[in-house]
Amino acid sequence: MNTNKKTKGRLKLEMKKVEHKVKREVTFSKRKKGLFNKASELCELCGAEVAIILFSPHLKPFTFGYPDANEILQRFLTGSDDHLTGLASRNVLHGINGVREQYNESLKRLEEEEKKSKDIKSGTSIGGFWWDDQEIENLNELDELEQYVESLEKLRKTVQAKIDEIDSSGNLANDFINDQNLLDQNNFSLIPHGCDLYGV
Amino acid sequence: MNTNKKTKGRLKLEMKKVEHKVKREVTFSKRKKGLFNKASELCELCGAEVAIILFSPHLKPFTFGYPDANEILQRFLTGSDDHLTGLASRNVLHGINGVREQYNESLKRLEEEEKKSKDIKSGTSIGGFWWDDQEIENLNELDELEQYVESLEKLRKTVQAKIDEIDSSGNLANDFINDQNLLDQNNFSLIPHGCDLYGV
DNA sequence: AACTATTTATAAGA
DNA sequence: TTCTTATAAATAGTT
Repeated sequence: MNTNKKTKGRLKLEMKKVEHKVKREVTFSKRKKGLFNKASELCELCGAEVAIILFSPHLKPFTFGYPDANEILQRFLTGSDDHLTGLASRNVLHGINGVREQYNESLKRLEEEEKKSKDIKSGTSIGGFWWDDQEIENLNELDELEQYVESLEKLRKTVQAKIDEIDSSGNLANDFINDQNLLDQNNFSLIPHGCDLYGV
Repeated sequence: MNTNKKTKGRLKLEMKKVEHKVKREVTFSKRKKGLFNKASELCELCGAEVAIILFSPHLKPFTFGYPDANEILQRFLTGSDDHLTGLASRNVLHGINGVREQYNESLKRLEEEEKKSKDIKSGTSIGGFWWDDQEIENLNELDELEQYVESLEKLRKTVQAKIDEIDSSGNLANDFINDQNLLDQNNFSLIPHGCDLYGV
C-alpha cells in the first residue's frame, strides 16, 4: 500500500547548518531569493529603504538594495542628516510605488541574460571579468558580480571624495571626534533631528 | 447565521503602499521581524554572512548583521581580500552554529528590556539618549537605537583609521585608482582570488 | 500582544 | 536548474 501523495511536501528543517553541500547550496539559492523578495515587499508595502549585503559561504557577494544599496550604505556610513536632499526626498517627491515591479523586472532581465549566456563556458572573459571555471550553471551570477563591482566602485569614490574633502579642509576628522564627544558627554543623539526616534 | 470562524485568517494583501498609517506601521514591524528572522535562518542553515540596513519610512535606521554588520559592511566597502584574517576565518575556526539562538536571545533580551522600561515616558534621558516623546509603545526601539549608534561609531572609526592611514602613507587613494584601472583595462576582478566566482 | 485562518515560502522530488 | 506538490512558516485582520 503506497500513499498516493506525489511528494512529502515541505519538510521541517532543523535549524543548524545543512551538512550536505548540494542541498546547502540549493537552500542558499532559494532562501536568498526569498530574502530579497521579502525585502522588496517591505519596501513596497511600507515605503521603507533596504540594503542587504550577503556573503555566501564561499564569500561570494550578493547585494539587494532599494532604491539603491550604495546610497543607503552611504547614508548609514556617514550618518548623513540631510535626508531632505537624499533618497528620502526623492521618495517623497516621486513615490516609491513600483519597487516590487522594478525588482521583478531586474530578476527577469537577469534570467534572460542567463539564457543568452548559456553557451559561454570555461576560461572565457565576459564583460570585463575573467571566468575561470567549467560547468558554469549559474550565469546570472555574472550580472550580480558586475553589479557588485559597480557598487564597490561607487562606494570607493564616495570614500575618496570624503578623503579629498579632508585633504583640502582638514576638519572632517574633528567632526567625527566631536560627534562622539557629544554622544558620550552630552547625551546627544547622532540620529538626525526630525526623525521619529520612538516610532518606526 | 454567523460563521463559527474566529478570524478571517491572513488576507491577501495587494502589493502597493499600505495607505492606513497605523496598519502600515504594524506591517512594518511584523515584516521587519520576519525579514531579520529569514536572514538569521539563512546564516544558520548555509553559513552565510548577512548585513541588512533598513530605514523605516520615517528614516529610523535598523540593522541586522551576522556575525557583525560592521565587519560585513567594511568588507564590502573595502573589498578586502584578506578574508582569512577576518570573519570568514573565525567562522571556519569556531563554526557559525548558534546564529539563530544568538538572534533569538537578543530578541528575548530586547523584550525583557521593553517590559522593564514600560514606565518610562516622555522627556526622559535613557542610557545616554534623549527621549522626546509621549506614548512610547515600543521601547525595544531603544536597544536598536543604541545598536545603531554603536555601529555608526565603529564604522566612523574605521573610516577614520583609513584616513589616518592615508595621512601617513599617502598611497591609498592611488590604490583605489589602480584597482579601477586594473578593472577597466586588464579585466582584473576585484573579487578576492580563491572565491568561487561562479558558484555560491 | 495573542490568536487563527489563510497566504506564502520552501524541502524534496521529478 | 526549473517545476511540482505537500507541508511548514509567516502574517493580515481581529480580539
